[in-house]
Amino acid sequence: MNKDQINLPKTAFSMKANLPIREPEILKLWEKIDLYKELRDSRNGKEKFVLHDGPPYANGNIHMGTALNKILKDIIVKFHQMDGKDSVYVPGWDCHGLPIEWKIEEQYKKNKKNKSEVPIVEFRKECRSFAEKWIEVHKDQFKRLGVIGDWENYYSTMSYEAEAQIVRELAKFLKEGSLYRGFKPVLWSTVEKTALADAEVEYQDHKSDTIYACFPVKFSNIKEIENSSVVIWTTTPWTIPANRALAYNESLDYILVQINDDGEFKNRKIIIAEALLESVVDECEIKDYKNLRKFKGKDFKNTICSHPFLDLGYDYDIPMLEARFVTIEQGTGIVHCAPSHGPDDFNLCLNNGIKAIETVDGDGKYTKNVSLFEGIHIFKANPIVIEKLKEQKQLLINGQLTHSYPHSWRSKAPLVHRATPQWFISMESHKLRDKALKAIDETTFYPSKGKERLKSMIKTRPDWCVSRQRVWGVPLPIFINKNSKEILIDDEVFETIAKIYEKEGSDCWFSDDPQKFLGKKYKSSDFEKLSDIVEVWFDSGSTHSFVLEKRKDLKWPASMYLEGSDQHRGWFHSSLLESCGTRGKAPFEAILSHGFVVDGKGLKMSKSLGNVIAPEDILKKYGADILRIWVASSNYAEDLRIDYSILDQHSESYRKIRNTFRYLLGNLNDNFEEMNYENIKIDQFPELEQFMLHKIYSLNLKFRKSFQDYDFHNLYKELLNFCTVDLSAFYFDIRKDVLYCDPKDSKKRKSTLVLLNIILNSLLKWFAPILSFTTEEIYQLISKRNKSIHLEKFINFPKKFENNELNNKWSQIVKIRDICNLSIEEKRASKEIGSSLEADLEINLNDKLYALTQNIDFAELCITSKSSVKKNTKDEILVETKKANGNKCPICWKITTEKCKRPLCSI
RNA sequence: GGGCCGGUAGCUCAGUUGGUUAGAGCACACCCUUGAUAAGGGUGGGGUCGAAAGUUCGAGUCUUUCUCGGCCCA
Repeated sequence: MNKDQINLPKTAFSMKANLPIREPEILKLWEKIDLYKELRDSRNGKEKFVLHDGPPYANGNIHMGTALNKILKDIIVKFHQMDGKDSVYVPGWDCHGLPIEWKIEEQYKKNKKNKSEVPIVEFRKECRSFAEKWIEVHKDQFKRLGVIGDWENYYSTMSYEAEAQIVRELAKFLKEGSLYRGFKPVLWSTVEKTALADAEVEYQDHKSDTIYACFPVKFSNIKEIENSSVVIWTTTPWTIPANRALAYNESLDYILVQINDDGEFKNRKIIIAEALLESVVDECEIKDYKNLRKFKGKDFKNTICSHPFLDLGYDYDIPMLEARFVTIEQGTGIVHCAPSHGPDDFNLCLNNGIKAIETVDGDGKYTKNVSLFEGIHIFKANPIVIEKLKEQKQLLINGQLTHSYPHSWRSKAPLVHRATPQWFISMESHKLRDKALKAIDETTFYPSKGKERLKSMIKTRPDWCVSRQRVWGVPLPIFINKNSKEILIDDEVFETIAKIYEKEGSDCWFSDDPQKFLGKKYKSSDFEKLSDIVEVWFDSGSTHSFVLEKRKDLKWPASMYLEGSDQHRGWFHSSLLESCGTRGKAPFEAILSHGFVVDGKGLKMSKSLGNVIAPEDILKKYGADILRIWVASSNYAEDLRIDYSILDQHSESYRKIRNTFRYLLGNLNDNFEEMNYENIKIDQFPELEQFMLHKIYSLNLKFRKSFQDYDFHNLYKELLNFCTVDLSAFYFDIRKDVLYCDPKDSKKRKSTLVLLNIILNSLLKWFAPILSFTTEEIYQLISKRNKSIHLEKFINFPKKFENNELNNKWSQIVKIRDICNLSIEEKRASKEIGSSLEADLEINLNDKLYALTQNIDFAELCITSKSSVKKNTKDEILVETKKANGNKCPICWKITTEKCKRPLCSI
């Protein structure tokens, strides 16, 4: 017997994938054929699907989160492309902002240069080239993942076009009047007369004055407290003149206490948190007191107090507001709030309609907004405040405390929170909040829980502060009239600025004569030019305007925005607000959000835990297709776990898929035939082939459904199960006999080859969006039609593939086959037989099953040498396995008593 | 500390309006095969459904508390 007598599989498709070596070669091919351009040409004029890229920050190497994000985007883009749409992907980068400024400053420090000595324009140029450098690095890293996009014409927030359009967007808010000047506290050094970023702050011990002060209750729903006082404790007495509110925690218990000690406070009633009674009594040296009443914090609702300086002209109401930041760690359980002097205070007050004002100037002196104290330096104000509190009989006690306090890293001077002029977009003045909430309702979310998440944030967020006192960003295009103090709002000026930026970028704002922007209409000497820049979330929130709207190949709104779930507060949020403010609608039709990448135990990756895996490590060890399988098979609605054992599992699955392809290619000898499925005469096929066609048809239905729901992990599971269960362990195993041992002109063998063709074609297309490299490798081997698998479309299977009746019949047959396998296994375990071809099956079926399986050859299906079916009165399927009699045919290996009848065997 | 989300075999995931003994693939073990061969087939062992309490005739599924983890906020 010679192996040439049978048709063994033969293929150039190797079993070993060697992805880390092979994938870069495929990348070169895509580059050579200019795949992105081919993709566009192939769908010219078709319905567009635009997944608008959320720009990563152009800084540092990519990490697993970025890789996940880009691969998920690429999978979706490819699905829509293969669905026949013009699925355009334009990657972008976010370039302005503090992190890059810091990197440049760090370099200065290393070279002993001082930032203040460097001209601002030069500094910005360095920031720009830093970002440019990282864009190039990112580009290569993203391409390596198999992501196809318009890499040559990417967008960036620092392009001249972007900077110009950001000015135009701001102009819309300015013209409308929703962009207004307000005040917001920032950390401020009165010595250097400048704001400091968090990173410029260091904490040191500092000795502060402390006071326990009283705020008389003016009105409350708890009538008993109306003639008593709420007590607060603070380490910054100088902020008392700026007090606008008191904060309590609704979940705490509070008590009303009467002081009986002789002195000014005899018979006065005070309110403090119950848990802090002991420490307050102790510190305020109260000897004799009585608890009058206990109540819940939530009962404070609607309580109004008076300022301790009421009689000195501070005659405004001090509302009590609920705040979670109030704790019982220290103080009285009630916190004094000066919105101009603390971020917590500011946010709480803003959410309750109390805006911060300028109470202290740059030098640290009270402004005219603070009566009694105007012109006094805040660091000299504590004794005066204490004196006045005493005078007003509102001071329980004062003292001193050494605690950790923020200082300037340069001058080492203590810092203060000071309200400075900032620019805000109002959530209410032009109904931005309402518009945004409506737009959310009109958006589809994947997973659906994203909708509520975004909504609850929009519902409660305060006005949007869009100004920053930094350097690397788009300058706020604002001139203020020196006399009237009014903002200059003039379309011509805004457009002039935008036009200039389009030509030369925004650096000139800082270097050139302001007259350049004002034109002939205004005199620069009449105006003050702002030097603030726009916060970067406004930049990226505007990408829809300078990318989606400006580019002819895209559309507005985008079909989808897709980012990590943190972007509900980031890019989803800012894009929604920007777009609703300027266009009244969301810039996206759908939002897909994914979870975070965590380690195999569900913990976040961190250097200290040593559980960080970089995409680069995975690419080197496994290849991009394994990473892409990990993305497709994970449930992105939750956090995604990854470690080497998980990747090992996926590469096992990959091998199964690869070998499935290898079997198909081997038996087709790498000869793939295009065929028109409508013309296939299905009824002339054996039932097994018809059954497989039905399987393919129904799998395709599941595939379409999963794809439409962006339910990739179920889609991948279906495909993998098809390969292992339906193909490898069933169809392929059964048909090996026909493929190897039937003559090439056998009708059965030919119909099998038709099936293999169809299966190969189906699998290639189904897997292409996920296994972008491997499917391309195969496609290059077999197809002469297109330049790339990614130019193909999904298959429309003819309805005639569907055959539910046959499917019902065959699911019975498969059940019988399972029982046959159990029976064979028994004999194998007892060492009576080895190979299933040594078996002779005796199957007992009830009337119904017997009638149903008249035309079925169970020996063929169970890969045994012989089988017989008998009628049985019981409903149970009974199978008896015997050892087959006879001699083994040297060709087909079947054991028969007669001479083997098959043409190839009859030698 | 608060808000939101999540926890089903070793891994990735199913699990319908609450209804038999909680499923699949992979991994693992054993066996077979040596004509998909660093492959292929068969069989099998794995689960207190994060914990506890409650509602119910009945809970992986509903409620509460706790716990662990993640994101956002402070």
